[in-house]
Amino acid sequence: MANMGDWEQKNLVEELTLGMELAKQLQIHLNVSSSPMETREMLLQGILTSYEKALSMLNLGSGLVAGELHPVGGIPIRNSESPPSLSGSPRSEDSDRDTRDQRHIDYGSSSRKSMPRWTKKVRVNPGMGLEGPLDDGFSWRKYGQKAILGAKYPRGYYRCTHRNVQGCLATKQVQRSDEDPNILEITYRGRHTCTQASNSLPLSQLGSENQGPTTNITIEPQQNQPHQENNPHTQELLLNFRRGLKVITEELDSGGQQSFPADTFQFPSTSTVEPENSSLSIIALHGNKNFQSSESELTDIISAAASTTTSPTAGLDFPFGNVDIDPSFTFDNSGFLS
DNA sequence: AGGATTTGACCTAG
DNA sequence: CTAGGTCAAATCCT
Repeated sequence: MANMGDWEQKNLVEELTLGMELAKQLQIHLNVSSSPMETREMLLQGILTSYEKALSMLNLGSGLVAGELHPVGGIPIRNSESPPSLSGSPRSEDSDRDTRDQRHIDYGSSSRKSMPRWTKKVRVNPGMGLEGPLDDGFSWRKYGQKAILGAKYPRGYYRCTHRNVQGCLATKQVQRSDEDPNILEITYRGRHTCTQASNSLPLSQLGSENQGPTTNITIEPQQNQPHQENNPHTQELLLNFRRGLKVITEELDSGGQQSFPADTFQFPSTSTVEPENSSLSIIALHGNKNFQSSESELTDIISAAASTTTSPTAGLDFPFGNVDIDPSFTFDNSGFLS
């Protein structure tokens, strides 16, 4: 759910809107005795079709979630991962000092890539020591590094430490941005299936404010990546929620009604789909601290927490090591609901 | 000693 | 054929 693309969410909204329109028309026709039965049936059919499509979208978008939640033995719930997608892909430019990392989900169909894949940009602060590993809650083991054509910096290849033991196939690629060396492009591929996935999230970062340098994360939906069944991003969200986050949603602009305590919040929730003018407020409880943030913030928080664990900076010649969550990040609904 | 990283060779998709 | 991705032996680190 969390990761449908914006466009996907848009489609969903459109589909639902269409269904509503058709329902209205049907209502009108029902009040008009002279209205032909066929028309009514057509409208009804249209409504059903619309809902089917909408549900289909939700399922695809959240299917992953359902799977992730599988409590069975330890399925990883969050993932984090990976370097910039293909070498040349133009990365968005907001990589400026301001923030942000971008996440980009790519569910390309190509073979190696049958696996869900998404990219995020993480800004690291220079001057903070090399030690601070980017911690995304997972243990990564570097298995290769390669110079990429046209890129100034080499790309590091990491795989889940538990690959052998638990068969976790998650991998990630970390590459420093050409334009801004302070930005790391992390591409995650595959999702974690290791048990660690559900335990290692550095939630501490969430609750505590300002712990040093900041990392800005921007999620960048990849074009044409309709649904992903195993969206790592979703895993992150789920994991975080599992770790005690409380979520309260409320419709701000539209006369809010859907607010519910986190306790009852269900991840694969489809009810969170909201119109663009609405937003979610999320309260994360960590120890005694709680903070409130917008929906988008949650996403960022989560994604931020998903940075790298085992200092990926090694081997990449990073003059810095600490990455922090930028307290001022924001992110859009698409990442959350979809 | 055992695990992680480095790095050149090898594999493979495009 | 090339560039990206992975393997695995050598090396490093704890």
